[in-house]
Amino acid sequence: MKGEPKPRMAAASKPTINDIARLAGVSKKTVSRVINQSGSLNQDTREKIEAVIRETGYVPNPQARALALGRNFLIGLVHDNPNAQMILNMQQGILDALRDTEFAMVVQPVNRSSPSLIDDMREFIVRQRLYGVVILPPISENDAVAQMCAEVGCRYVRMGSAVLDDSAHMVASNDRDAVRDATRFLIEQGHRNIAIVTGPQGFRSAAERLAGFEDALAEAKIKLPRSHRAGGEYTFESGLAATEQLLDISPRPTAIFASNDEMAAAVLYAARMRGIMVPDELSILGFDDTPIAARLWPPLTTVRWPIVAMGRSAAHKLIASAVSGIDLDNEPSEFLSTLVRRGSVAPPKQ
Amino acid sequence: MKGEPKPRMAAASKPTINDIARLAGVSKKTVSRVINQSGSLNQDTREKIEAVIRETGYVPNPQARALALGRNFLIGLVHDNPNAQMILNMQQGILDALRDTEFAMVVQPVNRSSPSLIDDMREFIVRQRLYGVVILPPISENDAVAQMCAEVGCRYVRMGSAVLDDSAHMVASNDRDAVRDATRFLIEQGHRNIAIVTGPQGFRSAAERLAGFEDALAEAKIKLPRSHRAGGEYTFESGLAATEQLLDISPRPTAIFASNDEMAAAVLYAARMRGIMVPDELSILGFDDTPIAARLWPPLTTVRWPIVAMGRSAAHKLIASAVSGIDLDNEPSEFLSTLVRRGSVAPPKQ
DNA sequence: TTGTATGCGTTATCAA
DNA sequence: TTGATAACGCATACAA
Repeated sequence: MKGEPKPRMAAASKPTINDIARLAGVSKKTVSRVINQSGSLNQDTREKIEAVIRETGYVPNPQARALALGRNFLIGLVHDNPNAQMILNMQQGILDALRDTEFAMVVQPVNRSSPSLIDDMREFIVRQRLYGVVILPPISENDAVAQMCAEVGCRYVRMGSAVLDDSAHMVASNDRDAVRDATRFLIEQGHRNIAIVTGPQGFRSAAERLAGFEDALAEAKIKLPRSHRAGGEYTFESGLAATEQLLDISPRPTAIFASNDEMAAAVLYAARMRGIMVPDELSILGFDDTPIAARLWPPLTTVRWPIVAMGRSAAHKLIASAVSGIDLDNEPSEFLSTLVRRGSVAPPKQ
Repeated sequence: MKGEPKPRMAAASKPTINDIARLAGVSKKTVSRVINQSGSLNQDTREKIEAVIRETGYVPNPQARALALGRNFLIGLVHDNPNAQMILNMQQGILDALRDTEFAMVVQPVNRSSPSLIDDMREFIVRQRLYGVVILPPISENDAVAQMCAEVGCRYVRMGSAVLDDSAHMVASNDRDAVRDATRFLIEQGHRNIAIVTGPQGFRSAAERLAGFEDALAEAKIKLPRSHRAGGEYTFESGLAATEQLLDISPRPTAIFASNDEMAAAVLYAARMRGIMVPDELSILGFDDTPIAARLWPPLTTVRWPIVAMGRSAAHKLIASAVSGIDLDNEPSEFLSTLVRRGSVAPPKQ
């Protein structure tokens, strides 16, 4: 019954583990061992097999492994809506980490306000048998999501603007510190009448950025009247509306911190519509350093966070157990943001 | 510490086809038939099985199907670099089409100038056993890529700025017509001294947009001196450099068409640096209608192409054979772009 | 150190 | 119209 499998090695069809075993004159299991670098095996046989693998260009079939292991070599990226550039940078970071591994990245947008959010995510994870998942804010701020991941046995890393989980499950920027520093810069430039366009309710990042802003003002003993806080939703349109309120204040603020660049662009736009000179009559500070920041006139002073590096680190945390060469101890959980000084901030001119 | 953590399956480990078969009192194959809506089977047994499936919340394991079918239910998105918003909109369109199907989307960036581009893509497709792949420009313009897909038996749809393939394998915008119309608008406004910042060599879209520009000028018997064509690379920086050349021309052009918004933003930026008023002294026309276009001051008049719809259509073409409810005859291959008139174009003021 | 037999969840081939 | 049974490619107890 030793019916030799027909050498139907059409150039198109990839070789299987059986082909390798046959060519190397060993059993499948032995080949499996060198693939998984597991178990102890003779140096000669290993080299022999490795040679055959190189020659044939054999690559293990991920689907078969997935079936056998009950787990896929897929990393999921779950996001809601945040800005396009952030998601794409995140993708780039993740893919950086996945390069030259057998992992691939699947992207899944979800609706954070849907009552079935948790179920949708579970469905996605379980169905695709994800190896791990990277969760972007604001969904990452939801502890129930993290718990669900743990329950279904899926690795996860949350990305956020503050440390919400232990180091193995978190990559965080420190928005509060970053905004504090940036606001200090505003104050150093001589501004005392400073307003803020906040981010949406329920976004941790919005709260962190507001807190950092308040920190700096409190340090300098500058009061923050209720009128100087206008609520935005991280969108251009909401930034426009918020700015209208702020520019009606008398005396008009000499500087506005917008909690993200999208809204900072709106502040600039609104100022232009009113003929207000930037930065002479109004300084503007943003957050994110999206591409738009450098393309506006004047270019935007803003806070840059290392999102690509964070994405890379997140993926590393997820796949470390399956890929050699990743030193988890060197994989940070906290990332520092930096102030990028451009033209939109200057001392106030009275 | 590289021990494989055991997949601690959630308490409610998902039912398999065997469970369904047992509960319904039929064979696996019969269950398989209702899942795949294939073959002819008794109405009663079908309903019986469907009821069991509903009750148990059974979902077929995609990995097992992938193994058995030799093909995964994954749609790949292959892109090089184009702008972030375009890729993300494309993703959105594809995911729209994939919603409520068993398909997922995996994203793969590649390097178009790598000598191993074809091999890299083949590796990706074959390894993941992709069901189909959406290829973005400029890679999509490479016929060898399409041929490789056909060779490995992977469905593909190319996205591009002109029809390069048959309707089943192509979603195309019509950049030439769109730019011709947009340039006509410039001419109608009274401009005769018009310059262009072109896109990179070898990009079909760049050639198409230039051709449309030339069409309109020729119609109006306006000459296009060599000096009025500055070469860009679709990047902000290249746009800056190109604009410097153009603004040195005497008499200075009263209008500039930039082959994408990124470079149009650069034209505006360069004009501001020189204190040139837009649109009074210089009209600017862009292409893409990326978010930045509406956020600049003045907001950019530009050409919008329906990229989300194109992504949706591309995915539909790929999965039509596996998903019911897609009418391929209604799935267009050519998409019309429209001119979005905003503030950056006005009649020239002498 | 290596091999055998079996399972993973599904589809495909035949026969009933 | 249905059902045994054999793939699909790999991993893992358990032997040898």
